[in-house]
Amino acid sequence: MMFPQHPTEAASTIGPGCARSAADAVFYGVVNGLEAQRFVPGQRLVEVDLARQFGVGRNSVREALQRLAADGIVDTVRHRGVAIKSLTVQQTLDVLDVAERMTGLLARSAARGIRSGKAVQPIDLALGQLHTAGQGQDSEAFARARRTFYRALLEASGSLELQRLFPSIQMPIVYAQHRFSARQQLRLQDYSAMGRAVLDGDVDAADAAGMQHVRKVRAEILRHIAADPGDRA
Amino acid sequence: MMFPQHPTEAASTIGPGCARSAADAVFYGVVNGLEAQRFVPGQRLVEVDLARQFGVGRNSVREALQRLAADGIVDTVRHRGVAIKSLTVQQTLDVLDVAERMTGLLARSAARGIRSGKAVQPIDLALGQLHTAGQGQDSEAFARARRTFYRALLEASGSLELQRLFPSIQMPIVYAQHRFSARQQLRLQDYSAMGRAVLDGDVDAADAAGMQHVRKVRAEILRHIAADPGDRA
DNA sequence: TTGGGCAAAATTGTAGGACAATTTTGCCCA
DNA sequence: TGGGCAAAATTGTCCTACAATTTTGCCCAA
Repeated sequence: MMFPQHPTEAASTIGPGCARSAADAVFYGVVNGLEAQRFVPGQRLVEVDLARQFGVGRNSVREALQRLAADGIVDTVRHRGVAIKSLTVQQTLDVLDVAERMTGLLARSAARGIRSGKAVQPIDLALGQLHTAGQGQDSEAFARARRTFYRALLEASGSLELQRLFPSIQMPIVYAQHRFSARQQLRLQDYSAMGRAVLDGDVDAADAAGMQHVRKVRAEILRHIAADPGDRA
Repeated sequence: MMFPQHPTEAASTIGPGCARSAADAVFYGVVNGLEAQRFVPGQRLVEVDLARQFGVGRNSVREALQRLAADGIVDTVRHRGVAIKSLTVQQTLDVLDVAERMTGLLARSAARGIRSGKAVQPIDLALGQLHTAGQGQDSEAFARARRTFYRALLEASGSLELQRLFPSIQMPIVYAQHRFSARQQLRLQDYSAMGRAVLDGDVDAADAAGMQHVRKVRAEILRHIAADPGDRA
């Protein structure tokens, strides 16, 4: 017979632990390394180095790099290899335009999912984690909680297309480039608002809260750029 | 020593016509083959077959398959290989939800691009092609014109993020699965409306037209499904 | 000193062999 | 008919080899 469905694994932010292929090891290694600042935007990735570093063959490295390129994590130039993507200001704004709509859709879909009886608990849990982490100053923990929150929303939405596309929005690059120490409190409010609307099953409010959040992030980044007019085109 | 092998496959209509890597040949070969119905949803792809078919090594085939998987064109199951993705009705609706917002954003961004002096000509040209193709019954030509139209919009938008993400929405799969002979006239109207709004630089109208178009496609597909309650979960 | 230019080194692109792990197939038998 | 098992097919992975291309480093002349 043909093909049974397979649970599409929610891409970028899956942690270690699962039975991973060699290419997966490299893929997630780079993604996580990006978040942990072991890799920074613009950094060049050399195939044999990665192969040695992750203890896999060059084949597997190349497969991973293709996926990273398809996900927009790295840029590829023929015969020149790949480098962690670096965004210009304009590109960053373009990313945020996409993120705004998609986050709205995500929140709406999650709220719709809740109404049709999806699990409430993961979202509740994630909100709790966000609150806890938001009090302290551990931005690592906050980032982790944020990821958990989005994963819970994606799960509640039940939309495989969102689960596939949302992680491939280049927000990780945006965050890697603009590491404003910033305003966890402020973002926490946004997430709370989103979470509440979702848990209430209020699709319109959730949608609005999702978009509103991204708009605030955009404003924050613009301030950040204005304050440090340093760099990119 | 090794003679250059030419792919048995005809030139693709998409993508870079020049300097394609071996992996590109397979990637675009599958994408175009999907549109031309040489591949159909659910069909299994065997690595060595593809390698022979396109005259490339298995390495390159695997690289291409990773990209296809990242783009959601194929499903992968470990040790069982790869098959052209097949969507359930629910998944199709999820795809359309995403497509609705993204198409709106695309049209809005293109209109904004026009206002800031982007090239008008490609869009004008594409609209002309659509009109010509819309008169006849050659659905192949119409599909080609549609692609040209979207490519023109993407170019006008100037958003690299849209250029990256928009093609990875699974609309090709949706169209491959629901080949309603359908209503070119009707879609032509939608595209005309979108095109006009974009060329006028009317961002709100363009946005609305884009979303409206996808909503119509959704309605059409739902009718299609209702008429033929044949299949998928 | 500086710049040009060229050879060497490094790196990517690609093919193909080998073999383990796993799934699929096909056949035999109760 | 159904179960079970061995063979075949297929994927996952590493390796080597070499061509194509870019990068590096050095030498020499202005």
